[in-house]
Amino acid sequence: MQRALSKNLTNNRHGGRMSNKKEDYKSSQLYRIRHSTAHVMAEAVLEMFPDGQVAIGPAIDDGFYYDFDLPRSLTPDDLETIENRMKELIKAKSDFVCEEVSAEDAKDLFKDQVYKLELIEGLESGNLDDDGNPTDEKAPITIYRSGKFVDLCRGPHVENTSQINGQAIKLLNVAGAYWRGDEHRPMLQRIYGTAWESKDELKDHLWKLEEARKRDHRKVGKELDLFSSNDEVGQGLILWHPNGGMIRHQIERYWDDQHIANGYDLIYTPHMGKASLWETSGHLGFYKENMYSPIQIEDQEYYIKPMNCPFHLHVYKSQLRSYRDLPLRFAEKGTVYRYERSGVLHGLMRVRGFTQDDAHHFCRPDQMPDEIDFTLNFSIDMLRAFGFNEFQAYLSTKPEKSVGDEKMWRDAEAALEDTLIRMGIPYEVDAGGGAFYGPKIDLKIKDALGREWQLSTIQFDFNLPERFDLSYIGEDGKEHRPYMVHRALLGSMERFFGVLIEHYAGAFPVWLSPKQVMLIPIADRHNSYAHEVAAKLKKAGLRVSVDDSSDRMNAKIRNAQKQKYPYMLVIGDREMEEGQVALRRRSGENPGAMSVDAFLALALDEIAQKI
RNA sequence: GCCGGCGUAGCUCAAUGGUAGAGCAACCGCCUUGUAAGUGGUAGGUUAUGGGUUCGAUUCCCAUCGUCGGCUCCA
Repeated sequence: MQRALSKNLTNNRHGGRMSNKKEDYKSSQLYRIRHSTAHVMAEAVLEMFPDGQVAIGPAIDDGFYYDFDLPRSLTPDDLETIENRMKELIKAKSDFVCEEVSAEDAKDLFKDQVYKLELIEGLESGNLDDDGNPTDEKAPITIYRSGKFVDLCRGPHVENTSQINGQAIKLLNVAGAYWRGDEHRPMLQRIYGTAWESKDELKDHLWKLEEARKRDHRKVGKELDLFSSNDEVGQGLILWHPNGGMIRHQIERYWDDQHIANGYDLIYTPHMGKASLWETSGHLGFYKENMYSPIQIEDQEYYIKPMNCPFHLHVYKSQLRSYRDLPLRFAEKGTVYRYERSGVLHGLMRVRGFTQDDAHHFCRPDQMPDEIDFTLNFSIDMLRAFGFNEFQAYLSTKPEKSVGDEKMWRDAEAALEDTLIRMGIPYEVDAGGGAFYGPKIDLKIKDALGREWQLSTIQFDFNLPERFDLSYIGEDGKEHRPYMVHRALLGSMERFFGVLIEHYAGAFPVWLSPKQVMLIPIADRHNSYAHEVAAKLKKAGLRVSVDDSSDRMNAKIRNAQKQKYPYMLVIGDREMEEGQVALRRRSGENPGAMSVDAFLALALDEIAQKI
């Protein structure tokens, strides 16, 4: 089995349960439409700026873009003008005509287009394709003509612009993008657009964008008072407010319980360590650009930690380990700090200080397949508990430059793939995409809007056990090197929180809700009974508030709804007389009056079920 | 870091060379309410920060900080 799998990996043959959505998409009509729309856009842009330089313009997920070098910056008004012109060009019903040309002819045709000339040279020398990506095959040079526009392009395209629905395209935004993604090369202007087969699909897509905007964790985070960042504190450093803090506490409590129940030991390690530690680990060699400047303490340099691993390795090394002790699993919610360039910071999703839900497993080679199985299962179980049920895995294999012997890599890759197949998780192989120290699986979840987020990562490490000279005493009484797996399940508390916020649009399941119950007395005379009920519910462990303001009931309900309280309990004369509460749910559902005990039982049950 | 946009009251936004305004929130009243906004009043601003142009700058220019859309990178 393992040999077969290894062969699979070597040949990069994507069979079995491996997904090939990308290939399907690339051969679809929609892909052609988008790619062709990009050409139409380029034609419209060149009409506006006859001296403009065009770079590349591929179809991407949900749309397309095209990069231009233009004499001035584009404005939103320009986008509207361009879009309108595109619609006219589409109506002209131009054919897309493909021609194969010699390199000389191509160079002559694009003699004023410096980026195209560079691409042609890449094609000519046979190591770059027409998007400038490395390739092994020397592809023929093809051009596509449509209207007055000619582009160096491999295609495929629609046959005629009439196959593009002018009612189903929209230009979205302009952004800067480096030529070939290289920051040392010119900055171009990229126009993003979207294109669909029908007007309705466009509408759906725009609705989805709008919905994503509405549930943006930065917006919801402000509305629900979950977190903030602050000028004076610094970029990319998150302040967790009481509401966010309560959610994090619930997440961490569950996380701790699950880890303890599943054979982990919880450990705690410091926020910094001496320079020599990071030299031993190699971080000062290959990770220094992400680390902050050292702190001088009594003639010694210390670094704030960007990772937890070196500390965990020292916990392992703190005593002699027997093969009987393994596997060992050390877990820590470890807070790390990494330098990120200011332009990449983004809400909770990309920050400079964050807490990884980290762990390191140490095991014997023979335990490795089981250990991977366990880890992936545990990871999926954990994510399911938070309401994520769709997963996509990415398996990254041995890159050219790597440490560790061939057999270790083969075994590890096979174990990873084997587990993915056994668990029926769709996956893609990123051949050669692993870190130099070991292969890995990255798990992405799909959220309520179908967007993918990378959370879990399970990585082999053949490097650190070597560098720290880890060993255990085997059955044979000799020293052996353990395998080490580094894993994070939620990824980081910050990013996971951001994903959770967007997944639930702030309407967290009851067990996570920072506020669970709002009591709504209708008039002042109901206030004291409301406080009595609140005290009882609090005693049972619920997170309860009473709105005893002078607002009317309608306003109280509105406020509680906006704050996403899962339960609102209205209390008036009838309830007070009967010792009841009238339940209204966040969903708008209105089960009505019930005894306090009945409500309590209902709430505790839903909390236990994590719904 | 780079390209482009933005930064006005706690929040959402007006005002555009002539010394800043609304709604919500807050606070003080009145109302005592039955499933998403009852009502009157009060207070709240060195218009991100620092420089420049100008008789005069929130408005124009420069720099810094922050932020947004991307590039690159990643938990």
